[in-house]
Amino acid sequence: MEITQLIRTEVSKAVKALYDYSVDEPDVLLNPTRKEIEGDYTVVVFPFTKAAKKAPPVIAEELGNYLTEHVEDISGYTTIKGFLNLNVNDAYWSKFLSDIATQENYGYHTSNGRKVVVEFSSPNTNKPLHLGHVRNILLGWSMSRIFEASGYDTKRVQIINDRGIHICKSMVAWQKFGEGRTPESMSRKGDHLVGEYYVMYNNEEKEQRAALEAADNGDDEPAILQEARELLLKWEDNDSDTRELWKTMNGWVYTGFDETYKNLGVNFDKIYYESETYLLGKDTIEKGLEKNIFYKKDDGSVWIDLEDAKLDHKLVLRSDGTSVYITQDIGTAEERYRDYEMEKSIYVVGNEQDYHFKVLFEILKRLEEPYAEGLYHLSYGMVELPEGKMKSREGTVVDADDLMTEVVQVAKEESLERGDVGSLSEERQQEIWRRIGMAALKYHIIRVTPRKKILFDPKESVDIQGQSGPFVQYAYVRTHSVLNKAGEWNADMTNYTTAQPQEKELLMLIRKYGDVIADAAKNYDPSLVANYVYDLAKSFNKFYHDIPILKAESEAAKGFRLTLTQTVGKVLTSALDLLGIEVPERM
RNA sequence: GGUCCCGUAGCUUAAUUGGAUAGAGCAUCGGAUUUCGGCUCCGAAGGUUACAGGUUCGAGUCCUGUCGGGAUCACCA
Repeated sequence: MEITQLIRTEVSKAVKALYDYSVDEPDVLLNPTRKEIEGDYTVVVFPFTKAAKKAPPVIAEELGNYLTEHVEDISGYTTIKGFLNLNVNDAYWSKFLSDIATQENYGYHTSNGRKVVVEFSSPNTNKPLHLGHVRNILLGWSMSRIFEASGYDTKRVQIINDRGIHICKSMVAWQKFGEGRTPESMSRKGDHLVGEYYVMYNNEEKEQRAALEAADNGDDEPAILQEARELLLKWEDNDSDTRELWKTMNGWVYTGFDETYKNLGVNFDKIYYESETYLLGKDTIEKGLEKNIFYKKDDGSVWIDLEDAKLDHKLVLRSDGTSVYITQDIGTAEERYRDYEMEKSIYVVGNEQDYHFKVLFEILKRLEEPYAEGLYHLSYGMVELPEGKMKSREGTVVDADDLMTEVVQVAKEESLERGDVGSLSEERQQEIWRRIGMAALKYHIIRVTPRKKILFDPKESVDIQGQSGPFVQYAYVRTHSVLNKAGEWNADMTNYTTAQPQEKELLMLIRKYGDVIADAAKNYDPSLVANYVYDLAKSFNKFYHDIPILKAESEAAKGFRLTLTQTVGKVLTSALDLLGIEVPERM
C-alpha cells in the first residue's frame, strides 16, 4: 500500500484500539516532517485529546509505540509536543522506486468515466489575441490536462463571439478604407489586419464625435456609428453582401487565431459560434415562465427574482422578445449538455464576470438542469503591466503573437551567448529556443494562483533562473544527459537500504505527484502543479550536486540513483506537460 | 452606496485547506568546480502576514470592524 495511505489506515486503527475512538482515514492529519526535525511524516495528535482524555505528548508517545510495533514500514518515531514524527523504513523506498519505475503515466489517476467540459479562450473576432487571452488559454489548457490526468473524459470548447456591433465596426472601416486589401495582399496575419480596421473605426468615430462637439451637436451620433448599426441590421436581415463580407473577414481572423493557438500548443474539440447560438435559450425561458421561475412585467419583458440568493432581479428576455447575453448562455449550456452530457462544466472567464456567472448558475439550478450542480466558474484576475492596465483604445495591449516572438528571441540571444547548442542543426536549435522561450512565458503566468491578478513585467517573463520554466527544463536536461552517459544499468536495487536524505526527499516528492494532480483538479488550480514541479527540479539539482550517480559507491547504489534520476525525468516531463510546457533534450 | 475579490520581506510570490520556528525566487552581500553540463549548489541579510478586536490547545488561514487597491451593479456583450 502507498505509504501515506498506510499511515492513515494504521493511525485510524491505532486510535480505535487504544482509545476506542473512530477517525476517518482522510481526517488523519498527516504532513511531511519539517526539515529541521528528524522523521519522514508527522501525525498531528491534537484532535485525539478529547477521546483519549490524555495530554498530547502522551498520546503521541502511545501512538508512536503502537505504530512502530504493528507496522513493518515504520521503523521508529520521535515526539515533540503534540506531534508524532514517524520514520519510514529505508527498505520501503527502494521498493517504492522499483515499483513505479516501469509504470506508464505514473501519477495519473485511472479513468473514472466522468465527463467534464472546459470552456476557455472565447475571443471576439474584431481584434487579435492579447496577454489577457494568453492567461485564459494557459489556464484553460492546463486545467483540461489536469482533469484528464485525474481520470476525467475531458472536452475543450470555446464559444466565439462572432456577431454584433463590434465586428460590424471593423467591417464598416474595411469598406471605407480597405480598398480591397486582404491578408494575402498585405502579407499580414488575418486577425491583425481586421484589428487594424477596428482601430481605424475607433479613430474615425472619435474624430467625428469631436467635430460634432465643436459644431455644438455633441448629442448627435457620429455617422460612422450609424453606418455600423445599419450594417448590423442588414446582417440580421440576412443581407447576402453583408453576410459575405462578414464571413470573409471572420475567416481571416480564424486563420490568424489558428496560428496563435498552434504556437501556444493548444487545440479544441468543438467551437461554438454565437451567430449560431444567439437565438437559443428562449424556449427555456418560456418553460421557466410556466413553472413560475420567471415573471413577466407589463411591458412584456421577462425577469427572475434572485433576491433570496442575495442577488438581484435580472432581465432574461427583452420587452421586444429578443434575448440578452444571459439568455444565450442558458441556451448554450443546454446545447453543450446535448453534445456531451457532461457532469462538470468549467468556464474559464475573467473575474469581471463573477456576478454574471453567479446569476447564470443560480438560474440553471432553479431550472433544475441535470448539469447544474457541476457548474464552475474558473475566475481569474486581470493581467496588468508595470505601467498600469492594458487598454486597447490606448494601444497599451501586449499582443500575444508579438509576445511569443519576443520571448523566443530572448531565449535565442541568451543561448547564443552561452553557445551550448551550437553544434546542432539550425532547425534543432530553433526548436530548442522556442521551447525555452515558451516555457519561460508559460511558467511565469501559470505559477500564480488564478484568482490573483498578475503584474506582468516583460523582463521577468523571460527569466531563466530561479523559479522559472527553463530552470525546470534544465533539471530535466541534466537527467537526460546523465542517463545518456550511463547506458545500460542494473536496475536491481533491492539491497540498497541506505537512502540518503537527498534521495528520500526526492522520493517523497515523487510519491506526492498523484496527490498534487488530484489537488489541482479539486481546487481548479494549475499553479499547484507549477509550484510542485519547481520543488522537484530544485530537489533534483541538490541531489545531483551532492551525490555521485555514475561514480556511486556500489552497483546497487548506482542502479538506485540512475533509476531515481530516470523517474525524476519522467515526472518532470509529465508535470510540465500538464502545464503545456515541452522539454528540450539539450539546452 | 450595495455585493464580490485582493492586501504576506525592497520586488514577484508559497504555505498540504486551522498545525511546529511563515517557505521560495529576484535584487544585495559572501562562498563552492582535479566531478555526471555552473542556466547549478551553499550561506548571510531581509517579516508585528495592512490595522484592531474575537473564536481555541493552536490563526496568514475562520468571525466582526477599520483602512488601502481592484472588479461589478445595462432591455451591452
